[in-house]
Amino acid sequence: MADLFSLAGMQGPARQELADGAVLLRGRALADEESLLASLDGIVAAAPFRHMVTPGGFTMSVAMTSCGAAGWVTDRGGYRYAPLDPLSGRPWPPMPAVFLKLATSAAAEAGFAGFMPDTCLVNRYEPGARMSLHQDKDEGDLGHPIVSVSLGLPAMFQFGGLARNDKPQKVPLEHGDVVVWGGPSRLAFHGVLALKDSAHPRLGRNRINLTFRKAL
DNA sequence: TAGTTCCG
DNA sequence: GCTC
Repeated sequence: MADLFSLAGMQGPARQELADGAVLLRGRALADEESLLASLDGIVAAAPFRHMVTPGGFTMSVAMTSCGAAGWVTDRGGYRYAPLDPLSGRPWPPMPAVFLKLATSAAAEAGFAGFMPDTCLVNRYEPGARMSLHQDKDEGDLGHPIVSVSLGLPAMFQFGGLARNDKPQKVPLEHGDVVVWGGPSRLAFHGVLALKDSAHPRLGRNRINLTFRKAL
């Protein structure tokens, strides 16, 4: 019987080192696909996707929501983690068990045993949406890694160095891929090129990215 | 600069 | 890809 990788049409290594402390685990989330998507529906029902505004006044093309003890938010006042959803004034939905299990196990595989995220930022990319090169540096303790799960439409991830001017490598990410970075790569610049228009059999014209962090 | 727009 |  064909394994999950064959069924998904994967080729090439299941594990790829992107940099010192940065690992791509291809297809790592496939086994939990339906549980993840069911949990995602519950999160979005309680805390809908919204397009937030950067401190510079630009509306982001990526729509976001969060779950866990805090959620990443941006407005004209800046970037921060907020314990309450500004849209509802209520706490963010709790972190689903399947989210936590995937994040902790993928982190351990990548060399970050003991990672215990307290937030998951959920990013929704529609065709044309993108994320310019940036660093994740709003977390209280940068000793913890980042775990990034890709679902739905494929995207071109950019993974750069510690300086904005470092030329990023282009990494194609597909449904089920997980990228983990921490340690010497924790402050690596990264981004996503504009999403190409196509359709995914399960998620339609959407890419969903789950980004796990220890924020507090 | 987690942003958009324009030029070659 | 470079620019701000």
